[in-house]
Amino acid sequence: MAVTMNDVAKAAGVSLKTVSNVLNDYEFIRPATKQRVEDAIAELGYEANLTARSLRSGKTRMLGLVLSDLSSPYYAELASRLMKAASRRGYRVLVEQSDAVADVELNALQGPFRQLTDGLLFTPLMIDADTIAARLGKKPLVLLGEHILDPRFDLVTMKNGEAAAALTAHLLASGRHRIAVIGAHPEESAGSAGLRLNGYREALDRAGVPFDPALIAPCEWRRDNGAAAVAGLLERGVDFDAVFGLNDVLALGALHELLIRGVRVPQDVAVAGFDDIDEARFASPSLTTISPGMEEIAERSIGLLIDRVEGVEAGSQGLHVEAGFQLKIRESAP
Amino acid sequence: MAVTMNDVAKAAGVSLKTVSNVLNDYEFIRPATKQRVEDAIAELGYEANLTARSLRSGKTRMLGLVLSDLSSPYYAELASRLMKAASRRGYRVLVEQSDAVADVELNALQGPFRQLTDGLLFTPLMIDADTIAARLGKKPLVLLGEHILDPRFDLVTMKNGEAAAALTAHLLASGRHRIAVIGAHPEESAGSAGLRLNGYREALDRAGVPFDPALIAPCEWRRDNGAAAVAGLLERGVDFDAVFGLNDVLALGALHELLIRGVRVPQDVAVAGFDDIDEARFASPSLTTISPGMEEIAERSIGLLIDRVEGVEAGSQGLHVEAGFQLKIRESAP
DNA sequence: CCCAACTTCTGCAACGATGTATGGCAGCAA
DNA sequence: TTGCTGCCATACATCGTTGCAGAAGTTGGG
Repeated sequence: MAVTMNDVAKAAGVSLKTVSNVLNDYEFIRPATKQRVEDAIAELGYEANLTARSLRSGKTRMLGLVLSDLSSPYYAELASRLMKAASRRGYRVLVEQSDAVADVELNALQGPFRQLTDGLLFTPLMIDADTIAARLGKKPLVLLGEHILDPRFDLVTMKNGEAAAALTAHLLASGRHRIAVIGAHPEESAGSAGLRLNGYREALDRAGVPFDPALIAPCEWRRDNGAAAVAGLLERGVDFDAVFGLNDVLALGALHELLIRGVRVPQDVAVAGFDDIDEARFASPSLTTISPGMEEIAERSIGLLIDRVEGVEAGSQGLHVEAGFQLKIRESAP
Repeated sequence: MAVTMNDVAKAAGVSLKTVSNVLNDYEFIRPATKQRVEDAIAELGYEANLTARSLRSGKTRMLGLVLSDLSSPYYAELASRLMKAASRRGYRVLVEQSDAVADVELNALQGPFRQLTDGLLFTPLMIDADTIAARLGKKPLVLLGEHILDPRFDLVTMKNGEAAAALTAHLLASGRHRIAVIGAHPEESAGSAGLRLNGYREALDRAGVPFDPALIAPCEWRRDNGAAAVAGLLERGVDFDAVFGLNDVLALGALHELLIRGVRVPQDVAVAGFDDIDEARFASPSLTTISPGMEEIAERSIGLLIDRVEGVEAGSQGLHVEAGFQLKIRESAP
């Protein structure tokens, strides 16, 4: 059996509650008593039982993180940073992979997962604001990286549209006018794909370049999809001189397929992505992309969520944070 | 306040304990009673309080996963698979990033992290078997992917040495005799680096090729280290016709640096890695590497750990599982 | 018809911590 | 002395669940 407060209390010759008071920095304790208790704790190697503390206090000091797939580089890096940021403030992060399945997203909002956490960082892909509001309990929720701009919810996100427009403008400025977009998500009720596609269209409009639906390839956001999408465009004989992958792995998949087929990058076709994952810098050719300020997103979202959990910022509702972005011009689209 | 068992009991007109019995599939309950309780549960939307259950039962149904860095592609993919495997058996996985810091590894073995989990999947990098044995509590522990072959501990790993030898043999057979190795860890007390390096040396010995220490570049396992290591070799004028990155990201970093400097791959220098991360297949040129049977590792390690936690396999001690591997020959080292 | 054996259900205590209420004791003013 | 205030420590109840022991109710054999 583990050492309990009771054992410490006996060893120190005080009551159970006095031990609790020492641990919780209660004001009125005689220094001598405090010392005796602390000695007993050290001697017995006592460690507070977190489960019992949770039951009594209703807090777990864990935060939930709901995302589609931890194995995707962007989310892996984000999760890693979020965990480190949480750790600095004394919290842990419990991850739930939704696989972009609506049921799993719903369960994360109300099921046992919710119970285990004091607050939630949530990347909704398949469910919308009203659904979230309907299922949401009383615990704090911060939406992450997506486009649900709803006054009911806190949101930490990146400038998806603006950044996509900047990237598209860069491609246009370099003389590309037939820019294929890979990774559109026409089905999705909430997500970055739509915002980035909007940014693309805005940049086209501003430049007076007509929008051609034939250039838009819908697919999931994995490397093989990117490769398949480019293969499809080439086989359908679609004419394009640039590829905008709505995230980096798509762009890298596309890049690979182009090179295999003897299409020169960037000479024949320029390629650009979005996310600036570590891999982008080391691809050959290195990938032009958008760096979305992930460090800022991680810090701000964890900070905001913990503030909510601890009752700071209780007043303000639906705080919206947009991290800055940077256009990283590299070899694939100079 | 949330709905408790007491509320359900009152609604169903039975005692608290009967509700508990229904939830725990106690044998002797009249079907009618069971039905009433289940109806009440459904009507009130009762959900068991996991914290209270944990306090009472001493189990959390969470497993701990200790690894150096979740943002590295190999670990991200592994963590994702482990979580899915655990989820299928009704467990969650809580991740702790050690950053390869000995203190963090120690704390994971005995600190609060341990309390939150029923068992541990542990990737020791800085601490050895005796240290683990000394600090280990009573909860099950399965070592993961490393070389601590100790009868005291369960271990699920890959054939590091054998696979590295097979890869080296392949490079030798293709006519490369000056094979640089990137990512050696001379400081590390436990880890894959040493085993893979051993495999490399064995293959050299078998082929009668002399071992040249000048070809061994020690560094951490990130892309930029791989690039820097190759740059170092080139600048020191070391003569080599192949690069074996002890993992894929090192090899990809090296590949990038070589291409930038105008070294042709594979014509001038062949490049090979280890892990077969998704990215390897889509690199340009695609990366020759070792596929370590990650699915098998994930399934076996979670399965073994949960069996230990639930008291199955209680007899056998120090079970050692080695997953099979495959040599993936691609463009970078045909 | 009674006792044994089984089935079905219940009450109490416990897991290990914290909040509330309160009991002493010292010091000080009246 | 009495009464008050401020400091320090304690007892008890409580969070929501499950283990243990046992109390009813039911069945069946003799």
